[in-house]
Amino acid sequence: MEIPKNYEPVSSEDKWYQYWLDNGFFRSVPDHREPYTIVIPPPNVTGVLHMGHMLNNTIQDVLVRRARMMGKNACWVPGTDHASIATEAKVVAMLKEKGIEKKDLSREEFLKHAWNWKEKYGGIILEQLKKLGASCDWERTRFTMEDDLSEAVIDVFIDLYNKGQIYRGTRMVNWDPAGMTAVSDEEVIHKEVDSSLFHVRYNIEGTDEWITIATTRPETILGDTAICVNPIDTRYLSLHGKHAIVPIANRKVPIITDEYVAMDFGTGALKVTPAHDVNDYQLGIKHKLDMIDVLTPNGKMSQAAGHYIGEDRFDVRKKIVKDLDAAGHLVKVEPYKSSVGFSERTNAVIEPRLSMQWFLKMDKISKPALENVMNDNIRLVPDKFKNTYRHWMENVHDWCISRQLWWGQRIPAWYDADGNFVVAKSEQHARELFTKKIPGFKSDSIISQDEDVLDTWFSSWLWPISVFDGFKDPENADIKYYYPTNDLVTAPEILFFWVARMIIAGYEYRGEKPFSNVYLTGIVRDKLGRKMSKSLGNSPEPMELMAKYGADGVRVGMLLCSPAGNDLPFDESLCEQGRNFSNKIWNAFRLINGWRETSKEDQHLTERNKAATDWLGQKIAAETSEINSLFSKYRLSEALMSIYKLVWDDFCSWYLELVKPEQGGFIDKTTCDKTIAHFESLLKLLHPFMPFITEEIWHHLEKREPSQSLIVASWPDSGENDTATNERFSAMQQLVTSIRNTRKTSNIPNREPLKLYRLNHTGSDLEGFFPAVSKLCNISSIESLEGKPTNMVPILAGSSEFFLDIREQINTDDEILKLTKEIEYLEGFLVSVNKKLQNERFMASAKPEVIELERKKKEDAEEKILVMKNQITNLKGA
RNA sequence: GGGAGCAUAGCUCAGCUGGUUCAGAGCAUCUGCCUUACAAGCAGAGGGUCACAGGUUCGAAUCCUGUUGCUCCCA
Repeated sequence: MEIPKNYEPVSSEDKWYQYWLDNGFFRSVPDHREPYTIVIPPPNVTGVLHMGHMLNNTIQDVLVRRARMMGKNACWVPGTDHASIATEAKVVAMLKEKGIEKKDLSREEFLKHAWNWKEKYGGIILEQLKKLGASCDWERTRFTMEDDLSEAVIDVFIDLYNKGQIYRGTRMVNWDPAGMTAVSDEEVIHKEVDSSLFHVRYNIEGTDEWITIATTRPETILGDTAICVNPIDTRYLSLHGKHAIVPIANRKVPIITDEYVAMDFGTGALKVTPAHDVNDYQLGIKHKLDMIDVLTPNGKMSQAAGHYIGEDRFDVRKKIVKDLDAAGHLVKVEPYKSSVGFSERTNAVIEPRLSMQWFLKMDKISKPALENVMNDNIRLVPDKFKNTYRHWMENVHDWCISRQLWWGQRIPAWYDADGNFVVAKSEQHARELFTKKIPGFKSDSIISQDEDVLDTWFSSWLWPISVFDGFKDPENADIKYYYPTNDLVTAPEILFFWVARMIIAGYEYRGEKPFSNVYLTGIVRDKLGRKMSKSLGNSPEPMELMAKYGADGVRVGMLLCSPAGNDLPFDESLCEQGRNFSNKIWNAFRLINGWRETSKEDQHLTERNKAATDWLGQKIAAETSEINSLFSKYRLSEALMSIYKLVWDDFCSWYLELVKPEQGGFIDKTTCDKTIAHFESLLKLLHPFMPFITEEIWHHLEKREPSQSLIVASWPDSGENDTATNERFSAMQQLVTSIRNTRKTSNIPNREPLKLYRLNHTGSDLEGFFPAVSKLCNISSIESLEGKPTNMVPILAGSSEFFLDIREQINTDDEILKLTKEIEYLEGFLVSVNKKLQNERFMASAKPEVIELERKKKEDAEEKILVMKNQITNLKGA
């Protein structure tokens, strides 16, 4: 069979993914083995794969595949999130394109559209993950809005309510007066807008004094309930404790003091309108001010405003300015640029608005979640996030869990006509509760369910439990076996939104952490450092990337530069590097593959090959142990780099070049077999990172049964570095490198054979490698010399002396210069070492090992200097 | 405004609790090579006052303080 010169990923990837699926290698059911579990951070059900997912899921797959190879029962649970805000916005936009307005639909009709949308687009992202190679147990796929998971959400809400942890309260939301809905912070677009800063003076009660405030929103004056100044502002000291009269409204409001007020902005006096500004709201709570809501939901002046009732807020702004002016309250008007929020969906100016919301108390329930992260019971990787986490958890705010949306779990609260409410799972149960709660409640009274749904995080915080049906059936085999899970891989931006809350839910409902380690990935950015996003259009299309470089290539590209917690400035060239690496592996395979046919049993194992295979064997074992240690610290990019260098440098550039037979020659069977065995170990180490190409080659190397597939092969044994073997090998490498360098600097082409000599009685430990050196450097003969020749280039390899005959008259001066430089360098080194050794305070305070090391350095340097000085004398004698 | 983090080669990053001349890796660059697995390759080379200024120490990229610049989170 003809094997192509370049690796072709496309066909092989689909083939092996299907093969793994067909053989159930991703499937996990509880058994006697140790479990290794990851729950996927559920992506938005109607989303498509972006680079953040690529990174995140590659990391998870690497961890899962390695765990599987280490003999654990690896279970990666996939699934999707209903993402209420994002999905609802998409559905609304889709309907709008069809000419349908959400407000013209009933809740049921709208949800029908939403489910249709979900059926159509939901799951695309999971199919895309398969292309990436994600080895999820697809039979376990869950969705946060499926029946069982929704039921868990409702039950948890009711439970927490009954425990007194959930309450109703007011909160300031971003209100879209056009869409008549609250929108999240993420859906508000802030723009710089030219506006005016109006300076308005208020009369001080009972005097003819005035206080002047500055505002961009004069229409909200009608809702003012205080004037606030900075307590140390000397201009207003005399007014502390007095009252001012709000113009037009003619209402008396207190003059209060707070450090919040910036003295250098405007006049240093702030009008406080708690119902219409977030900061004023905080002041209002702090100073127990009245809250007057002067706007209706559609942005017109309300009854409470008392004036201009029913008129639009922007018309009123113009009118009130005129009226203020006419009444002598307008001091001046300055042009001003202010940041105004616009609704992403309707482009209406967002109004901060007070509204009734549901909250979860966080003070008590979050305690175990803080403790168990601080004591490393749950490890954050990298641990610098512990600080951030602690800061947040110590200042945790109650969680607003209601959303003015339809797509999501509807809040199980029921209201009667008088605004009384009960929390119940069904209408029938609600009626029972009303009957108990309200004396004289009639069985035919009209009650209605809360219109709002729960925050999506209120369902995803249960994810590690609910995917194993831990609410429905708390004692089932799955939850007992898989929970707590091992690793969670997610982005730091949702450390609080999601991770902290899962930990809270874990302790609340299982009395146990949901996972042991949290690996926080970086954010994928473009070359300019901008976060990759759809709207910026700066993100490459993952599917195209994989088509171009292969899934393995892209995986490698992403991981090479993604230390935990640091941002990843993505560049396509990284994938190119990944693809090139694939090709390198592929060609190593082609080379080895060619040997098998022609290897000769009878040919005897050369000293060279034995030394090489021994060296490589211990090298792989030593690197495996290094890689294991890197994995334990979640340093995946470093682990990958170790394998990269092991394969490319050690295996391909050194080992294969060494054992590679001459053209037309044959390799001995022992070396051939050992090479294949070593190559297989490398494939195992590579597999978590590059699952497709490794499985492909694995099956090319030998006809194997499904059960012998690489995906379920066992992870290589680790071992210690064998110092003697390594030193011998690196002396050989030194010799080869020096010869290559000499050729380069003396301009001697590689095709021209050279003679190498060694000083008698040295270099005997390298004898086994002489054939190798001859081959790698095109050396025609290596002979012993009794004395030192004067017309050759001296080379030091380890402690052995060699001489390279480059035939032409060598330039003695150059050689002397080279040696002199080396000696200078070493003498400088020696000086610094001696300084330390002669320093009494160093000798007194440094650790014994350190001192011993310094002595060793001194000896080594002195020995080398001696050898080189001899060489110079020698050259000079020529 | 409050908090956190970062600053090392052209780029992306290692450098653990100060102690090899410690200043390193990969990529990129440059110079030779179409050497019979791979030009998606081979063999070499150059590149850094470890942001800046002080301090602690026998010894600082590493510890401390300040300055500057960037990023993130919360408000």
